[in-house]
Amino acid sequence: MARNPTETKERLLDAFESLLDEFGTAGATLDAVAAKAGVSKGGLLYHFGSKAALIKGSLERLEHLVAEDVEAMKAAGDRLHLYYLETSAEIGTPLDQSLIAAGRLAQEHDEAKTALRKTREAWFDVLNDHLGDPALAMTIQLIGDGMYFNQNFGLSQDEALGHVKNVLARLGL
Amino acid sequence: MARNPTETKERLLDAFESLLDEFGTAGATLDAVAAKAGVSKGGLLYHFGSKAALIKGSLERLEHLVAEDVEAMKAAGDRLHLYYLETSAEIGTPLDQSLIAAGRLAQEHDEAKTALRKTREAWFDVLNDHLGDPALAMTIQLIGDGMYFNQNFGLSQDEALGHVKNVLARLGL
DNA sequence: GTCTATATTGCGATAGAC
DNA sequence: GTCTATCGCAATATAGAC
Repeated sequence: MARNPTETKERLLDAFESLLDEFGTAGATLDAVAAKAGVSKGGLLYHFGSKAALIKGSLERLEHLVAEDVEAMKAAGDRLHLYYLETSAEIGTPLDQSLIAAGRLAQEHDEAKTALRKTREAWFDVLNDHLGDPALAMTIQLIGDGMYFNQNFGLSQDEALGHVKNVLARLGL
Repeated sequence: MARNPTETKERLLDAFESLLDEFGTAGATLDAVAAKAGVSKGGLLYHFGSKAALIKGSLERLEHLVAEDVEAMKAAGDRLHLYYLETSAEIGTPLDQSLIAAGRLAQEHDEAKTALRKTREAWFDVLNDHLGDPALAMTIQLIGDGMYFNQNFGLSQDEALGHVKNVLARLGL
């Protein structure tokens, strides 16, 4: 198993975030993270010297994933806002997992709140540039936030996207 | 100070929820709740025999507040959907505090997830009855969820409501 | 780079005095 | 109805072997 150090660090971050998603901050203990990643607690603490370092690592990875997502949005051209909403409802992608993990952490850690705020600002800027209409951009972002929120609590999202697209069509979108 | 038992229980629930809102689940320890409510840990455990009982008490109180809010929505008549959005952005009310507390708890406790789901269903039913348009009702609810989500992470909500009302006006609302 | 102890702290909960 | 004292346990983190 994995002697590559950066590969082990990624595995530890994956384990941390997936425990955060499933059990919340109380479930993401160092013991549980190490076990899930298949290393000992000592092994974990070699790569991340403290729990704070683990949190920092997760938030930094989120920042990279968001930057990539912003590029993907821009590549969607005319469908940019639709791409945004479709991916807001998505579950199981690396970005989604990091984002939910950050949401869990945000209830206790200001760095996570800040990371979430920066993420939202980046998305708003792209939406607003594309639509040229701040009211519409903010409304669409709030709808995306709403879908993220519901998914966060395990609520079904199947009908939501269709309903939203229906309403957007009435607005000429 | 307060010899009335139900008054003390209310004060304990207030303390629990406000600690949950400010510091998350990790900050809402029995010690901290008791100190904030001005009683000893033993005193707290007389009223709520366990942490689970404290959680249950908070979720039951939420249920009552939501039932009251649904009545207030109905009383708003034509402005029902606007009333819903205005109160979604509100902070500091008892309902708001209970709702955020439930959001914190939901990351770790399924009872809280269930309570949140029931709350959303109640609101959707009222919105849908009023608008007679499920797509619109769900979209408006998602916008409300989005505002709740942002407020949850301390993000400014000042412009949001104005932008949303602007877009709703374009839809004849 | 990964492991097994172990020190230390703080949590939820119980027992029993007042 | 409220208190103090204390037990048992789990969490973060350190020390040092391999």
